[in-house]
Amino acid sequence: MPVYILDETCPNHFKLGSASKWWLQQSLEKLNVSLEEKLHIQKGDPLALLIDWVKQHKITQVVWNRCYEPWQISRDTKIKQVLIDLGIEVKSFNGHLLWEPWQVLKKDETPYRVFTPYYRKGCLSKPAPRIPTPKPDNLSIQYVDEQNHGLATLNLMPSINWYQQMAEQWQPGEQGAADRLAEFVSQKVNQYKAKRDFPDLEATSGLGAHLHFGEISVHQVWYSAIDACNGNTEDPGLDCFLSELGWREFSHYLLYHFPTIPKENFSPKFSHFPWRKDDQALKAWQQGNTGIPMVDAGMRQLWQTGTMHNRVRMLVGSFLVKNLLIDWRSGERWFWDCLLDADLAANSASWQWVAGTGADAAPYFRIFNPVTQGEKFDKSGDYVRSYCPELSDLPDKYIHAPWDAPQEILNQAKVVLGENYPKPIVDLKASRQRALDALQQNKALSQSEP
DNA sequence: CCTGGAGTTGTCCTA
DNA sequence: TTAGGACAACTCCAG
Repeated sequence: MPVYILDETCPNHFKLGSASKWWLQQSLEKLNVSLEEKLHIQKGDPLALLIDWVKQHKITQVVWNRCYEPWQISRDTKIKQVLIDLGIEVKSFNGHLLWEPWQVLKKDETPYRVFTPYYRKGCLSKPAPRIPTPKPDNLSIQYVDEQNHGLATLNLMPSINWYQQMAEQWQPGEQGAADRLAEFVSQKVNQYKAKRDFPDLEATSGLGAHLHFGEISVHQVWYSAIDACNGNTEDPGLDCFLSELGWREFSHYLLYHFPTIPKENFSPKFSHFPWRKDDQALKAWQQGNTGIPMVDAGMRQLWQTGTMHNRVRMLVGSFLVKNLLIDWRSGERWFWDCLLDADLAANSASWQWVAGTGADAAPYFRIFNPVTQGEKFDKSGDYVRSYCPELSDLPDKYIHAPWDAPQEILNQAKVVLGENYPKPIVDLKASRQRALDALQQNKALSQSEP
């Protein structure tokens, strides 16, 4: 009797974002079909619902794959205990991570805080991850009609159809995940290291959301990639891709061992950092109207497609936190709502990384210059042009810094700064200096504290 | 127990 | 034009 429960006891902060809801709707539709339309879907309190079902249907065994978010761990621990007390056999499995977070520790038994030793020494020296097992030949699925309140009762779909472009680009569900993996390992993994940083290429796996929703396991991804390279883990593309899976793992590891990272700075030095409150600037950033083409292209890609290329995520994050001096948590919340692959562990750890507040984080002086980044990683301007069409007639030379273009060039390209494309909301050089000063000051202050 | 090298993702200035 | 160094501070671990 397969069940899906949308947990209504979930604390508000961790409830699904809008984009995630759309994905989940599609995903559950597909899962239901593959289970002969016998998936029981309900919302409510998982503990109460499970007790109900167990009693009504004389169920003797309950099984699930483990969830690793702190609030889920305490919930599931309690459910497990209550069910055991009722005489039920309960089994939980690892379907989500290559290595259990509690099994990877330093010699002194404390958790790693730096990625490379965590991954190379902590993970890779452990026994290899388990090999995926195929679907059982015979599944006998029980279906109890009156219990199935159905997908519609979850109210996942938004009232406005803003997801059209997402629907064209993504295929949620197990088949979509398998297709994407097959395409990636057969055509892209070898070139991954060379091409993954260019946002106008589709050189990344795009598996984030599929992994997050459990439509494919990280074990399948790990071994398919290795198999596609004939087991040659020296292959630079493969090595680079596996280490990215390592970063996914590290995020979950950090969240497990440091459960406050979704809300609090990992590094206490930042606890009194003077973040600026600037709703106008935050809104301009969210809507892709900062006047900085790479930033705007990224933020518009996020809004329109539910995703953003990794290179651009770093750069828009750096811009919000450093050039605008806005608290990383504002960025984290926006990504949480907009990203189809929104994941508490990855989102928290990555925002703290880019802000410099996190584990093994970017040093404070590393401030991305979105113009330089554009010239390096979007040389042709194709990426900017696809999301900022009002700039498309600008020559490559000025596509990343239209404010530097001579008036004549702007006229020819029909770009009127301040009218059909914004003037930059901050001066890049001055705001960079302001960030360096603020961070310098914070360092001095936090050192003088007891 | 101590020490020294290395550590995802950058930028700017100077020689 | 381009390469190298400065920009911190801390974690991890091999020797």
